[in-house]
Amino acid sequence: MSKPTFYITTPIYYPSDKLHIGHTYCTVATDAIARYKRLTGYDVMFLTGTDEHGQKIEEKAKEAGVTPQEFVDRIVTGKCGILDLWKLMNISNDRFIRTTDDYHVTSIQRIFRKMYDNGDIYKGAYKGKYCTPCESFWTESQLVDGKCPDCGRPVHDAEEEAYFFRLSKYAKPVQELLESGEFLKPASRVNEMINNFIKPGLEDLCVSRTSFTWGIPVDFDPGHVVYVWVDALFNYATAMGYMNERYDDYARYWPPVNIVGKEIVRFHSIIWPAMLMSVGEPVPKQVYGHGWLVIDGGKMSKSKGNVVDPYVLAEKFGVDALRFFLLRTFPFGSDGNFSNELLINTINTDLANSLGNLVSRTTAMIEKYFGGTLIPEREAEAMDEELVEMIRGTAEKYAAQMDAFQLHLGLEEVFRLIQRANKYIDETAPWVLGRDETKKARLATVLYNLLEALRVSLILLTPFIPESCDKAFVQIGAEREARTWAAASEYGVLPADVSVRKGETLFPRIDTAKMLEELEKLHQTAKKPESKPVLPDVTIDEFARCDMRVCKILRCEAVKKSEKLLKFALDDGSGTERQILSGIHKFYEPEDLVGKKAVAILNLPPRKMMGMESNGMLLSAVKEIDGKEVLHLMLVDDDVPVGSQLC
RNA sequence: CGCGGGGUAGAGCAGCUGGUAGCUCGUCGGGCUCAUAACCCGGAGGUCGUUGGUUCAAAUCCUUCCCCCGCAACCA
Repeated sequence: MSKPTFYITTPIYYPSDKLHIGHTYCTVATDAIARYKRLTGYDVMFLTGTDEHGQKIEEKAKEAGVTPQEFVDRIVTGKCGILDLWKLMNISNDRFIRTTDDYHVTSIQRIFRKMYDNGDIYKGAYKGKYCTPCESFWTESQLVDGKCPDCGRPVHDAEEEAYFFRLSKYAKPVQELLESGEFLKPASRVNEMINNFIKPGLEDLCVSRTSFTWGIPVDFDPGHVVYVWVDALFNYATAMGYMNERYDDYARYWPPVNIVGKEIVRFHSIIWPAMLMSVGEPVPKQVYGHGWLVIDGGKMSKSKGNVVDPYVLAEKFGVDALRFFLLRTFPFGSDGNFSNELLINTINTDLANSLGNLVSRTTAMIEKYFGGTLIPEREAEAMDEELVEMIRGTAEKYAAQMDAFQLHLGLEEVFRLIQRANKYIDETAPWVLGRDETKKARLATVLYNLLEALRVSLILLTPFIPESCDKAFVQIGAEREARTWAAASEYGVLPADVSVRKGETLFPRIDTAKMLEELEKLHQTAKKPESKPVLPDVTIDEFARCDMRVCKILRCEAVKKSEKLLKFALDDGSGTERQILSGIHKFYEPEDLVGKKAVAILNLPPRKMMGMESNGMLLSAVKEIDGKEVLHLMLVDDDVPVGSQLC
């Protein structure tokens, strides 16, 4: 008899930088689901990987002075790279795909070809502006007031050939799919997609580029590379052997459940099913958009200097503790507010005080009163019933939550049982029974019930904290057959004369104040101020081309509906007022600047911002301090005459 | 009026297919001593952002306004 199959994926991550705790969260969650499915008897395929092509990687590699392949290799397979991180986090993926893998490249070319042949990809004109010297194509929105954003030189209308995917053709079936309610979860994301993207009308999607080369070439049209969403999305299929000979698991596992971050829900819920429809393959069973970990209510980002490094946390707290925290604390579908304090708190409350301590006190009593091995005599009482009931019933409730990917609620069920067991100790007061030789059978019953509660809890916790559960199983004397899914809803699985072995403390309690201090110290040292390298030389002539002059600020006001822009009216000495827009509202209030003298570069090409023209740029001194950008407008003394030129 | 999420005890959150509010931490008091200064019980503390409405009944549905956060735009 063959097992039912279950195919689950994480997004493939973009290796332009080291991964942070947010990526870890997503992967750990997917891992827990995969492990849960294996536990409950599925033949599971769990895929993760990396999306390695694209312009950004190309640029980053150039900056680092290496080839794009060398660049991604370092981040993916290098020390403390992505593979290392998943190994550290005990991720049980069955396969790892890199979009630079040969078989993937070949498959994508075939898929592209297939959609071309069936008419869903067509060669069209990518209308835009072309800058001949830069050999660059720009869209209308990228232009700097009609000029090339790179060099500022004029561009001309041009049409470049590019390939388009007939996304518009699939608007209706995709909408129906979304509205079916089963495809995209959580449901709240469905409206977002329909309102934002479907209703305004789906345009055909440009799926090739000629502006960079780090990608999969369109094999029948040299010069074009396949754009990321064809390349990346189909990884889920190519990794199973779709359109290639490398693997032969497609028929067995397709379609998948795609776990994705909310930022890429759009691509996975609209473009992805449309392309699958085009090639005539089944769409995913489900796309699940999880939330983000945020910090102090704000997004985690490099520029805020609040990126959390999973390596540090795993080292400080242990892999299982970190995994547990991530999945226990936050509802999977919505954003969660990460903090070290919350992390420590969760570990102490649930893992140390509730679970770890329960293992500890139970095994300690069995050793103390029975020398480690229970006697087989029993004496049940009515007060045992509630606990026994929970031992039998928790797995079912847990499964209901887990099947809906409500991991935190699944865990809640487990901890209800653990709490009940702790309370049961109070109610039965085994230490009192221990003093009475005639109560040995009763005492053995109480302790056995505790072991059974623990055994069931540990089975259910295995997907989350596998290593710790293995250790704990040994301590409570649960052999392999007592750890199965079937045994998770049964009472009385452990042998009547079970032996325990008290072991090391599973989850040591953490001293919150001390640990927070240590983490803060680590953070400080990691935040070494990096000074920017001096830019390459310019000639004096090039410098002289910049016409910078002292201007007096006549008027200044905030631009409506913009949080950053200020609109300045300046006297530049020419007699005509000059209008400049500057994004410095975060640092200055308009009334503080009126009457001051500032420096502006005047001969930048005019640029429109928020519908208004800016003729030049005010100069500021900018530096990153403690991860925050600090900006000072270049103000000059009042006795410097207006119109003075900088040289 | 660009799109979306959110405003619930001191903090962090759950509840939101309607029936006088729950959880973790903190705090106060009690119990216990098997255990990782843990465990168990109890108390204090909330007019569930604001306005109006639907209903026998609203944190939960509709409406007004205010505030916060993302995205988008923009930030040269």
